[in-house]
Amino acid sequence: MPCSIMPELPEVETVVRGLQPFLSGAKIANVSTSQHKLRFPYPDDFMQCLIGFRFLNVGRRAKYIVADLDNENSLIIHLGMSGRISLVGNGQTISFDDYAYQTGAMSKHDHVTIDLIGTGGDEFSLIYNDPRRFGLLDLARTDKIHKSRHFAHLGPEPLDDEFTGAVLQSKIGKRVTPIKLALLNQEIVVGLGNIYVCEALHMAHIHPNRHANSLSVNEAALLVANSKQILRAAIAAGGSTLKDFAHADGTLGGFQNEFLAYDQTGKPCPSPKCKGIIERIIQGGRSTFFCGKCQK
DNA sequence: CTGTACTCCTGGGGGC
DNA sequence: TGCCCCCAGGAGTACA
Repeated sequence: MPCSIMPELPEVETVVRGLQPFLSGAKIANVSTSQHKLRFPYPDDFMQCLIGFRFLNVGRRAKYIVADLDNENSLIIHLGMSGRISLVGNGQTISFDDYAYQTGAMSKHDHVTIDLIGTGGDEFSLIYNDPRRFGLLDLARTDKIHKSRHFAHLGPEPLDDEFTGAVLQSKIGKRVTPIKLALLNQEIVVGLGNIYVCEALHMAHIHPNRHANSLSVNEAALLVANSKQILRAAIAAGGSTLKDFAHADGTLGGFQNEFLAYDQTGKPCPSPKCKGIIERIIQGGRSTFFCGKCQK
């Protein structure tokens, strides 16, 4: 399947919302893993902490999926660059929140299978698939998860009301690194990835190469407001975008057609009245897309 | 402490 | 058709 989700905050949030009704209350009957290592080794007691217990609820922190269990542990899942989660029952993929990308057939990059019994007695499996294996599954004590090795250093959630321009500026401090790289740094703010950083900077008309600490109070506030706006729009569109991924021909969903700058090299800048052209540069070894005319 | 370069992987696409 | 090279959502680590 040529389709892909882009696991930044909106995509993870969409997966979480889709999993929630299926996983809540479901009992884990069995767990199996492939021979391949993911980014992080499974904990020694991975199986013992999962099998026989029930999921309580599913949530999100940064780009991590957090599924709380009824044994005071939480299952932590990160999709990395290419991780996918599917639910399969009776050999058929269950379309959860319209997110379905393949049939129930096993594929070679399936790494973790969690067999479940739903509250209605129905049997199904959660399958973690990840070709590049940059993702991870781990466990943490639910009440100490914010201090766990994965979460301890994380910055504020971008959609929290407490995340303001002033907070962004205080997290940036004296850093002179390009604002693009500062926004990708999960210690400053979580959830933003390469796509939404490009989109937010374009919307705020801020040049990606600006020193992070050079933003004015107003610019920081605008950047925060626009980040929230693009993330909320992407979450709202997430379902319909992902829905299209179920198409057998692999047609991509609609959201990438709405990108202002990301992957739009050579195209006219979509800003009103702007006659600029979207350019591509490399920052921190990764592509940045922007308009040099309206992003200052 | 900051900033950067590199690393882990597979697969798709373009050029020749 | 088949190489070969470049590129791709993330983020930890090492090093100047």
